Amino acid sequence: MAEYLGPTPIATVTRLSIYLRTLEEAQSENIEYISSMKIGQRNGFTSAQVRKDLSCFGNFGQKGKGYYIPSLIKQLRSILGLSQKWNIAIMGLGHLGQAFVGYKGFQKSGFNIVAIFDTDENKIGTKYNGIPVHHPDDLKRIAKNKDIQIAVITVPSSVAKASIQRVIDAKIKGILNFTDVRISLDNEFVMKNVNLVGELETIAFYITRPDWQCRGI
Amino acid sequence: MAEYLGPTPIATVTRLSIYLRTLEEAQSENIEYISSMKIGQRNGFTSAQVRKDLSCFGNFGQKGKGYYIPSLIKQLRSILGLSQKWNIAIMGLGHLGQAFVGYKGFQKSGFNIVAIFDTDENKIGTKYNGIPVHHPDDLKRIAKNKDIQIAVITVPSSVAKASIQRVIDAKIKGILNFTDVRISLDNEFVMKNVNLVGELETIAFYITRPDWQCRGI
DNA sequence: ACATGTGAACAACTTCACAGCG
DNA sequence: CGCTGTGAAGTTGTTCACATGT
Repeated sequence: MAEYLGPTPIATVTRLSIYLRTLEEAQSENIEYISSMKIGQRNGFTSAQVRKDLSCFGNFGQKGKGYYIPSLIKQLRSILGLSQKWNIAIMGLGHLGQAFVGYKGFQKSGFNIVAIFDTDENKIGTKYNGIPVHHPDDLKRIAKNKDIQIAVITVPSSVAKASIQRVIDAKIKGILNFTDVRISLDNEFVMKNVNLVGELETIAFYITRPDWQCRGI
Repeated sequence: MAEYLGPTPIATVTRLSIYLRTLEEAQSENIEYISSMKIGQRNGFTSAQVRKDLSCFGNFGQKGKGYYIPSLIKQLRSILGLSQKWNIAIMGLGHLGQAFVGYKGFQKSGFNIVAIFDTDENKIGTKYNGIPVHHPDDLKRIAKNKDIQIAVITVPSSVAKASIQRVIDAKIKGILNFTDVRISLDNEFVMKNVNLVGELETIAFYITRPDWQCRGI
């Protein structure tokens, strides 16, 4: 029943990721079946929420038993697009870019960093962690060559707009943006913004106001 | 009119951060007044959204003119809790921890990294970027000494639970968690989870399904 | 005329509650 | 009986539209 059932809330997709991680954890504990209740409990969601989310994509459960973990993992990986490999470019080899390149957690989910772009003449032509560093001018060519589908923007804010524009020109469809520059894009592109200062500010807000109800954080 | 007006949606708080950045940008362009429409346009929100968000905290605008930027910046900084300094601990000096310590963007908003905790014997007792590295066993003492209010969890997932527990024991109220471990806490604590793999998975989902409506990303 | 602030209308998301099935 | 899948109900969040004030 994996037909189109209307737009999926972004929140659902985010939770799907979380469920997948929970299932992998449960699997490593040699559990075979898991109920929506258990999945919810491990993450602080209601069981109905879990069932509704999963039901957007099919009937994966067995009544009276729960979800068969190996099969649901396979399904979720397929839904999230993880049955294929993803080639990623890092724009900007500052500290954050370096953290990305060094982080081992991506490969497990099929995300491979295949190219780094930076304007620093001393870095261009060298490799960082085995990944070649290029000048941003070469993005278009290399993106095509290496079939890059996602770009991670970790350049300084001052040059972020230009960097994002290059990514768009290179027809890279997915963008994970760590700068505080925000632009609206054509529908064919998918951009997610992660704002680290903003995260801290949100925390600061809720700490300074313990009286304030803190909903859905 | 900064009384309690019911729970503030987390989304509103997140947008407040964004507005603040927009205002600072506008200020650097020597603009004096800005309308809700302009603030919205720069970020892809409706003008009504901007007004509603701001109206949760007071009547800051002038009818017919818009918002006086210097004053609104001051108000937003106060609302977000940025009139005070925040002392931050980094738990885990891996790549991501190093990226945090090296990132200059925090100080501007009053966030100061004052201590690093790591179990690596070679790092303990040294300084990284001028910040001392301690053993996690010392967290409680140092948190009290240095008045640490927020901890950033950048340890490997395998030790994340223990690391978060130490933070809680040290009565550090704000937690920014970059691991994929999720736990529910007492109300007095504020935890935000940032899952980098999850962000990429969400992007992968929407790229693989261009037919799918992509709402609110 | 212009732009805010806000009740009312609308849309989206979550939870409830139960039918249905193993 | 237990647990899924799902319409219906309830809740939360967003947009509309206009009264109000400059």
